[in-house]
Amino acid sequence: MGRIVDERRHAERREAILHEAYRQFAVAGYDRTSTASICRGAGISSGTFFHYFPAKLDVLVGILSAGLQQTRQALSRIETHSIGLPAVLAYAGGVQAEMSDPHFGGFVHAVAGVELLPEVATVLEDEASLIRAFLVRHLSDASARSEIRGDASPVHLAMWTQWLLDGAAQHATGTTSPSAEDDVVAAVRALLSPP
Amino acid sequence: MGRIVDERRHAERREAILHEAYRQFAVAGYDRTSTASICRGAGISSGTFFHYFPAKLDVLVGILSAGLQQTRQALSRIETHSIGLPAVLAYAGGVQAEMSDPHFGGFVHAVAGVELLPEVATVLEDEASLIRAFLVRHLSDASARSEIRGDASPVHLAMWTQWLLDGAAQHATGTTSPSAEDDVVAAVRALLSPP
DNA sequence: TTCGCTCTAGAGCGGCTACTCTAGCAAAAT
DNA sequence: ATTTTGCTAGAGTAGCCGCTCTAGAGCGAA
Repeated sequence: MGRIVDERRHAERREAILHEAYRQFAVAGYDRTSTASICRGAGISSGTFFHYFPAKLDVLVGILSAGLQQTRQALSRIETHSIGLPAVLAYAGGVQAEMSDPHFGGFVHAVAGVELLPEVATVLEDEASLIRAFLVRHLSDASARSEIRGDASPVHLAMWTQWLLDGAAQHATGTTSPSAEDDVVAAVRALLSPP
Repeated sequence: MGRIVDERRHAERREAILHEAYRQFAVAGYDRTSTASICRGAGISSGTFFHYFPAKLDVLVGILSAGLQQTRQALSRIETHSIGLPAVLAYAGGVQAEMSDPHFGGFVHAVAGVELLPEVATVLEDEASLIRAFLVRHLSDASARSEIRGDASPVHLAMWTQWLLDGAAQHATGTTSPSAEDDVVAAVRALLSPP
């Protein structure tokens, strides 16, 4: 009996669907993107689409889960060579780098529109709390060694940093102007720098 | 000939539809809210709904236009008694106050999901540039009198402030904890305070 | 009253959507 | 060679959606 025919091909197809869906969600939003349109863009039939994903929502969840895993890796990679303020700024730099993707801003908006669906909310909360823990950990460290302002608690500063980064992500346009390359990092530094 | 039968009643009905739509958009998002559901919630028929608004999208635009006008009034009211940093912080306080509305955060998400529809984008850009101009004006003033940090241009600081406020708005939950009352103001103050 | 108009209700409709079903093909296992 | 199974295509379907249409009630003007 023919079990898993070609694992490589399977993974590639799956990823192709995810990628095309990402693009279209970013351009038109989740609800306004039809499964038929994703199929057209990916050059497959609806039969194939629903063979790889049981429902449209699972495609979005798949994209977000991949993003979560990527974030996890990025944070642990940062922690192998940085702690305290440099670690926080390194993460901010990573967000800034993501923003140069021309579809990033659109996708952020698309996700915001369906953030209250439980399956979406779960993944996003996981990612948010992961980042939050990272920030609190390193801001506490930074505070202890007086790298940052001491007139606000690390928990507050972590929250404010997340606000700033989320707001910046929402405004991402994908235009990589040379001076804007470190705007986000500069903003975070300004927010955290001691008075 | 019977022209406008009852202007009061007309305005009240219209506002009732807007209010119910605002509530439902905040809870379920724009695309996932049906006109039938709005009608049910407002206690009217679809005939009435489409008598007051030519299309569903016009309800959203109506809500956003009302918000734009409200923002305009708020900003000019602030400018009658404040300039410079106090004016900026007064605006931040206004945003913080808005966030106590239990539906505010949900509505922000709902709008983000359809921000790329041209009619929506127009209103939002109008509001964003209005706020931007206000911030640049008063941050320039504040910078001149050394109320704020001088290591970043007023234009940059205005952008960062908008990022911060937008990010905060996105995280609004409607819970009015006493200590969170001035968190947004504190964050803006931290961002702008001289190093 | 009798027009003329606004406002309201609600049945109805065309169109689109997510998803299903069936049939066939390719290839691995027997 | 035959069977089994993964994979793919694409027609088909039930249901929902935004919106229209019609009929009439309410009200002001002549």
